[in-house]
Amino acid sequence: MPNNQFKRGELYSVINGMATTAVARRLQKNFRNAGLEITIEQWSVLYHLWKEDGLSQQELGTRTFRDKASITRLIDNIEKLGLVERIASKEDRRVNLVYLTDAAKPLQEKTYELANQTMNEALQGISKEEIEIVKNVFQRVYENSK
Amino acid sequence: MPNNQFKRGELYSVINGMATTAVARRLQKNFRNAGLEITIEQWSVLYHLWKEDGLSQQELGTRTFRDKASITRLIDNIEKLGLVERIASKEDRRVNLVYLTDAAKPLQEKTYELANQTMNEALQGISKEEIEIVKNVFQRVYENSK
DNA sequence: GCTGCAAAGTTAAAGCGTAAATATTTGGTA
DNA sequence: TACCAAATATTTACGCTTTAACTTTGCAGC
Repeated sequence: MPNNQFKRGELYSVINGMATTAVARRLQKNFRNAGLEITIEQWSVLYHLWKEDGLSQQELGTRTFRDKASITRLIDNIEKLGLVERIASKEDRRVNLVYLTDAAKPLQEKTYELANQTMNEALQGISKEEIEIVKNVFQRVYENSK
Repeated sequence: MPNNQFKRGELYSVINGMATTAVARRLQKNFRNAGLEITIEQWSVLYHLWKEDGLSQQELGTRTFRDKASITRLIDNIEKLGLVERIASKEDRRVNLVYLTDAAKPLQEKTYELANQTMNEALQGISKEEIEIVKNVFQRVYENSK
């Protein structure tokens, strides 16, 4: 096995992302246990809208690393829940701007709290230095692979 | 924001696992460009069968971090491709043992090669020490969250 | 004003993940 | 032997992702 920086046995878990999968599952479970009927994918869209409301679907796709078709479906479902609404842009009629409704407001604090709690549990015993290294490596892997 | 080991702005990309997602997408693309008509999920099952043939579906689920229902359908699809077959266990009639067919053999070397190449590209410029730290952190996050 | 191309969004099909319900088989226990 | 709980696998329903094809709209160049 010449010229490899890693052993084959390590391949799978890296690609699978089992750790991030486990965290995501845990967060989903915590949402459900708290009576929140949203998926973490839907939450990731709301998360960006809470930071900046009225983004286009295209922009939401960029910020959440998603395909535009995937965003279409996600917005469909979030709209059915009554948490956002599409409003056609007046500048460019191809564009839908996505706005939070009043019904979405109460979710913000609660979901932030659950997400923080979930991440604190996940990162228990891990130092700030280690987290910095992981973030840095992730960023470079992403750049190498995108 | 008391008692948090991370800032909220960092939350999303960690949970989303954008780096591992990008690697997986890249590997899928490399498979397709090489004319391989299998998904990376199917490949992850084959990967474990190449290491040890004749595993039960239950065991495959454990090794690939998958739900048993998910395994059922994955095996369905891989079986349709003619790459594996289910054979009922003689010891325990509840159990299906999954065996590779001759058609799966040619895939092994080619997919290993593509996976190695993809990972080498993804990990370009990242040191062995950093990889060790990331693996170690992943393991602990997984233990904390499972 | 056309023409042609690019961008934003939608739709359909296929694959995967998860949860809940179900069937079958097994093994232990009264 | 009869019963009951656990284990293995399947099925169904719902949600997400990706690909490809398509529609509508905007724009640049002639």
